[in-house]
Amino acid sequence: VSALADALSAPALEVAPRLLGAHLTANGVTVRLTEVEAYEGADDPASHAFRGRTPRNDVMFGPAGALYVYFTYGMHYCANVVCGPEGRASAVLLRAGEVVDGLEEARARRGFRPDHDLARGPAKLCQALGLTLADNGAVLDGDEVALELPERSIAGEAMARGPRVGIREAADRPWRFWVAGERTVSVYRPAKAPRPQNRL
DNA sequence: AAACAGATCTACT
DNA sequence: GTAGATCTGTTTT
Repeated sequence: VSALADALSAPALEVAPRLLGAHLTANGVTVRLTEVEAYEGADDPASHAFRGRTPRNDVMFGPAGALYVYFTYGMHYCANVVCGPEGRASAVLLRAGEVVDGLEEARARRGFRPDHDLARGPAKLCQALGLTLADNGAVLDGDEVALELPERSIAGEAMARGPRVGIREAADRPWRFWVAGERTVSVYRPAKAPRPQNRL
């Protein structure tokens, strides 16, 4: 299969930092990824796949190299790159990016905000790229959505790392990666109040 | 058929 | 920096 699918066949925790600097193209807009988060499957209480396979998270259980898009808060979409290895439902959430092509299109979709805010946040990124549930399961082969890995990985001082945003479970795992000093990186938000005790 | 829950965003101070 | 809207898709009975 393709070199891309091969590179994505590793666990999400390994793939995530390598996606920094990658270019994602969809619907006439290209972003350079500046912030991502790794979600492992059964081992990760914060993952949608933690409680097993359902119609919603089905794509995560499939082969690496597909797009997992989910819907949340009644109005937002967020996109992940499905990783491997086979049989493991791991994925990388695309949290933010810098629009490097299709600026006009992105501005129009986002309502003419400052450019660094066009794709600052997972739902904003999807909106800028025009991604919706219709793109769930799309393969990143270039037909509708294309992913191009960077020639050189972001590494060393250029890469920062910390806890993931907005989750209540496993909030201590430093599985969020971003390009240091980037204005397009979304602001950190701690999770909401802990879950109430289970009822009887 | 009903209840749930939300990997967020915008607005506002 | 913080509050709260928001309302559909998803899951469970």
